Amino acid sequence: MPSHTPSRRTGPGDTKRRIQAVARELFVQQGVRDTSLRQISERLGITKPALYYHFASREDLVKSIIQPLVDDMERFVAEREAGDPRRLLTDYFDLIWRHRDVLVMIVRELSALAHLDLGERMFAWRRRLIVLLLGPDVTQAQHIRATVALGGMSDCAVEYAHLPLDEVKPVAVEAAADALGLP
Amino acid sequence: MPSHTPSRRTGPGDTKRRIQAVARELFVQQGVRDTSLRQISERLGITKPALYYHFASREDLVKSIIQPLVDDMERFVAEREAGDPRRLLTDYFDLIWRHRDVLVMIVRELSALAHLDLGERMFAWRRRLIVLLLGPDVTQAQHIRATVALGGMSDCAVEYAHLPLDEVKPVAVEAAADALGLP
DNA sequence: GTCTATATGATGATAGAC
DNA sequence: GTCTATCATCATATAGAC
Repeated sequence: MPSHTPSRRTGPGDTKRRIQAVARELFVQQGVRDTSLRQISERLGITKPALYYHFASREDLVKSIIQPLVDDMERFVAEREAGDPRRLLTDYFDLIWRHRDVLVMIVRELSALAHLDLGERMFAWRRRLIVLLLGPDVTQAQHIRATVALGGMSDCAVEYAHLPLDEVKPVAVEAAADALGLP
Repeated sequence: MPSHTPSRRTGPGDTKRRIQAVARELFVQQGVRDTSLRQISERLGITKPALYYHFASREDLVKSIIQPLVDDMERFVAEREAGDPRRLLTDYFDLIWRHRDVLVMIVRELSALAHLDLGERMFAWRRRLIVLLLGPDVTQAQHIRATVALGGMSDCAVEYAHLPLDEVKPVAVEAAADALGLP
């Protein structure tokens, strides 16, 4: 079997990803704080110290699970330019939908992840989104309306995570647009 | 000083309330999970075992902090009858605003409170609210719109907790009504 | 009602052999 | 890369004196 064959289940250098997969599943299911390294290692059939070969600390493992969402979000708010608000809401919904499992994990456990400054970062992302949606000079009322819109969409991505995207996104985006007061 | 005088700062039988006050503050500030009984007792100037005279367990203390919100919510969804949706949204906003500090605490730490079944209970409350808002036969689209409305209002009570109620409530309720598609 | 002292049990992490 | 063995730390909770 040639070396580029991807058909084998696991291969050399793959343990790191297997650890991350198991960790993500447990973190999402039962919370970051309630998942111990013992539990993760047991499910993988290895011992606890073995984890430390792949990750410097438990912290490090947690961060590596969250990083993709953070990167995607940072890129989104950095590269976007002001434009059609409905389009922005749609693309933003796609983004949170893509990461909805990790999003649930983060939202349900903000205090356990406080050291990662996630609360403040999410705040900053939202402020930036509001500027992209409504321009730099927003009234307080517009800000509140935008909070209903964006917060409501997040709730949908979480609450209807099991439904098909096509059934949720259009309605959620329209509701958000109405909350925003878009024509 | 007559015995009915309420002017003394603390009195006999008052320790239980003082414990709850300190606990609530610490729970809200730094999370339930990150607050130890040691920390609570130290701030009160008593020892850890003393707490166990007033509460059977740590669990018991946590529950006693959350109970007022739970009771208020249960009563709200139980006693209400279907009626003017805008009025319902307004009264509901008052309710979550009244308990916004504990609400933040709960939402940021749902997984740490998983054993209290709060996730499922909040779900049930929301389902009941949606029936009160839109009647028993709601389409999926209406359900999604209602989720944006109610979830968005909750976000506002949390995010603008420091502002005066009068500046937040009218706008948040109007945005929610628009998300719902109310005329 | 509050104290001292202690039981008990997790957890994250490290040392060093293979 | 993974193991065995172990450490230090911190938590909730209890026993029993005052």
